[in-house]
Amino acid sequence: MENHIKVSSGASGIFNRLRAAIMNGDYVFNERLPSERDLAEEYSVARGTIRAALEQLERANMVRKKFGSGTFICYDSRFEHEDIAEETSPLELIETRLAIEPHIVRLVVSNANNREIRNLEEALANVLHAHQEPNSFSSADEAFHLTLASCSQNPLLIWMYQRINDIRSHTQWSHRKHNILTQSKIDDYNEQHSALVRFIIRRDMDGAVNLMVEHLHQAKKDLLGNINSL
Amino acid sequence: MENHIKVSSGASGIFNRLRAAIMNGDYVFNERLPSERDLAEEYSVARGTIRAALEQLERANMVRKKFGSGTFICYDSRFEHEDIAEETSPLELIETRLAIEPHIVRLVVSNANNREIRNLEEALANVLHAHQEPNSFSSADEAFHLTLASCSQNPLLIWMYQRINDIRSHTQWSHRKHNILTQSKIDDYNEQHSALVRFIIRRDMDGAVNLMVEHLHQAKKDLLGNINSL
DNA sequence: ATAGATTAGACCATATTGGGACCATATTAA
DNA sequence: TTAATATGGTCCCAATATGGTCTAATCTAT
Repeated sequence: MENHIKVSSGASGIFNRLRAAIMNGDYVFNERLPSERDLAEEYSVARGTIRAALEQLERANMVRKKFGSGTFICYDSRFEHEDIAEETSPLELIETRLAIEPHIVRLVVSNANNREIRNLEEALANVLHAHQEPNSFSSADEAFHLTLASCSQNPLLIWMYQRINDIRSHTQWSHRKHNILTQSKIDDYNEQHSALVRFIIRRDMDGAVNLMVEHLHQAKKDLLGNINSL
Repeated sequence: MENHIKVSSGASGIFNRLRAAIMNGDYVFNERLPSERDLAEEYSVARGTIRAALEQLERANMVRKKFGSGTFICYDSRFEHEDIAEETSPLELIETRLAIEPHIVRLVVSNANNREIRNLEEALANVLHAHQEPNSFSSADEAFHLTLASCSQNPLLIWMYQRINDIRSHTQWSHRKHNILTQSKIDDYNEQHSALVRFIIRRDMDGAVNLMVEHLHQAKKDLLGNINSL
């Protein structure tokens, strides 16, 4: 009517305003909201309307209610990432790869067909061929592991590994690559790449999984050694 | 037809303007639109014209009407450019969780401090308390597993689990929940949740990891059984 | 002139809201 | 420990808001 500012009415409007306040940081993690009666007075609506809005917030996992105690924020603005690549350290990246790549290997050993095996062999040939120069090796290594993920035939896992590669290729620590990727390290990694493909072709589940774990553990150790040596 | 330059007149014009507003984010997911009478006044048009436009929006699956309540947005801009949620099957989602959650448990057993243990216990209390109703259990279950991920203190893993929860809460297969989440299943899952937290508090790495694997394998089995029974 | 679209208004069925009361639980003060 | 207070959970009823439906008049393009 007279007010031209767009404010949704009813419980849905209260929900939006409270959600905005929470995401804006007006209320922080684990803080208690004003009581339902106080909120009703503050927003000039009935308590039932406030309760309906709080139930929406609860369904959105932004608050939780405690009988007899109050309503508490369980939305952590610290997890609101603007750019995940900026906030991820090399160690955390390796740790995440350690979570998903061994399982990818399991799926590949179980499910890969001949066509995918050929793709994997081609990616292996590329990464073996790129052993001369850290940058080209790093690029071929990313492609090899992504090909491995593709062989899982799981679009969500593939998508997640694409995000991992996005972060891997981020410039944040690319300058460290030259400290880590010495010629002997590249040769070590490539021996593991070759062995991994052999295990997969033989459908040796335990061998392949253990090798991937070892591969990533070595990358982690190399990274830590490099950090400590700085 | 009527005018070759201005295609936005009449009901289809209102439809276009409302659709643009929704896709522009002026109205967000689950928000209630102004009432038909208010929209009629806002656009200086009769209520019947607004109703015709809203019927087009409903056919386009952008809004849904609720008798006596209002017209609500059911267009989620979060998935506007994210086809990953659309092309991920429930089975592939479980498979991905099977990849990352056991490792999350490893990190939590290794690194969780007392404050995080308390958060986990609260999330456990919530999911135990929400055992009555499939929807609230499902929501509390998502929050519990996300809390677990947050205890890993790895922003990338947390971010990835948030993406998993985005897909879990996607409406694609939410109607199956009621077929799967029987009372006894919920109780089974919650016993595993309780046992998992106990293992974590005791810092029993193998127990916790094996339980998580078992937990997800059961969810996978339940899902497969449900699909086969359809 | 005709057919379709739009307008304007009235009424119905349902859902939400307002406002209050009381209960069950948790926290705090004595 | 006990009593008082604060808080969320539940129920009630009347008032209001909302979408659903219908009718008749008016406008518009062909």
